[in-house]
Amino acid sequence: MRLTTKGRYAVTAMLDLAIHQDKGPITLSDIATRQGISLSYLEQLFSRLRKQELVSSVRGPGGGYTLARGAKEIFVAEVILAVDENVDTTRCGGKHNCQNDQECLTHDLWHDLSDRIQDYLSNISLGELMERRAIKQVSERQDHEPSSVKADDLMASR
Amino acid sequence: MRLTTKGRYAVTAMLDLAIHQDKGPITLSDIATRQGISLSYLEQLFSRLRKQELVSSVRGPGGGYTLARGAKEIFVAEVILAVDENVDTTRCGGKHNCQNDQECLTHDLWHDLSDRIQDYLSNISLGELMERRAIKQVSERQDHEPSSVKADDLMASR
DNA sequence: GCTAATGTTGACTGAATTAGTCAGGAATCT
DNA sequence: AGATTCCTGACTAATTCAGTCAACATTAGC
Repeated sequence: MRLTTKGRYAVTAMLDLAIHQDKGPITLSDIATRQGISLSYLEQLFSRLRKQELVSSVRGPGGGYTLARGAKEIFVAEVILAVDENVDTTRCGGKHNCQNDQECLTHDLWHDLSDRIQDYLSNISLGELMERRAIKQVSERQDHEPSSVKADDLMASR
Repeated sequence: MRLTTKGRYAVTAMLDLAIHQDKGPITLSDIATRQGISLSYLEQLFSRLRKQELVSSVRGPGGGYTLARGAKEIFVAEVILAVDENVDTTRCGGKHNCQNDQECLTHDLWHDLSDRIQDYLSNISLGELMERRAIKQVSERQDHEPSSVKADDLMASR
């Protein structure tokens, strides 16, 4: 399980799709201009998203992409795994004959962690992310004053 | 917050260190041979881990690295952030003047998710990962029969 | 049927990152 | 002094990222 800019582009694009799909099929050019992602790069990403049956496409004028399922049935982990080709991360690959015990010890530990991250992301749906956004907007409206505390603060404090 | 092979190497190496540190300072060559990571690459990684004060070093013969704190006080997120230089992931950077609303909408959504992942990894310590390993080993010993169900199965089903 | 709009595919490319090499130097133990 | 180890920086090949470009397929509307 990797978490790269490529996966972020894919999740961002899927969220854009989830938000706007009530207006019928959404073209990639729309997403490209809204999200500042190049059209051709989106084409690459959506080619994979389509093969994993996360989106479905409609050709011709008025066409575009829609989510293949409801936003609440599409999970972040699926989107990321669809675009990140799964280079096998373990040095010992699938073979369990590195029985030297010490050899595979921490590989295994990392593996546990990787599974946990994947489990975590497998339980966050696009729909849930959208709802959180809605809640956040309401609470910000209630605050009324332009807060100087930005959402970025956590990330910046590295 | 990114999750790349680089971060995985760092976490793996730190886990190796946590497991073996009762034997005094551990050399990078030990970790290199045990984990199959090149020595020089480890040197790069540990240079950063040291600057972030996650490990401390002892020079000279018998020297090596030890954890700067207890294994339970070092969290996975710290290790990953130490080696991944924090390229700012947002296209609009820090500027909030893309007030076009639509523009920054999903950027913000992604940001929420990214924060949540970081929170999650900020609560998993090296010590906890080691404990889990111990628990797992005990339960496997109790099973006694060589199970054909491997830990990798979740990852493989992508 | 023609044309324009859109998806589909594949080949190609520059830039960045990853992963590693190499060489030298500094500290410390025996 | 000599061996061991950390420490640093310059360098490099391979891979991935992000994007370009071109050609083609499908469909809606005229």
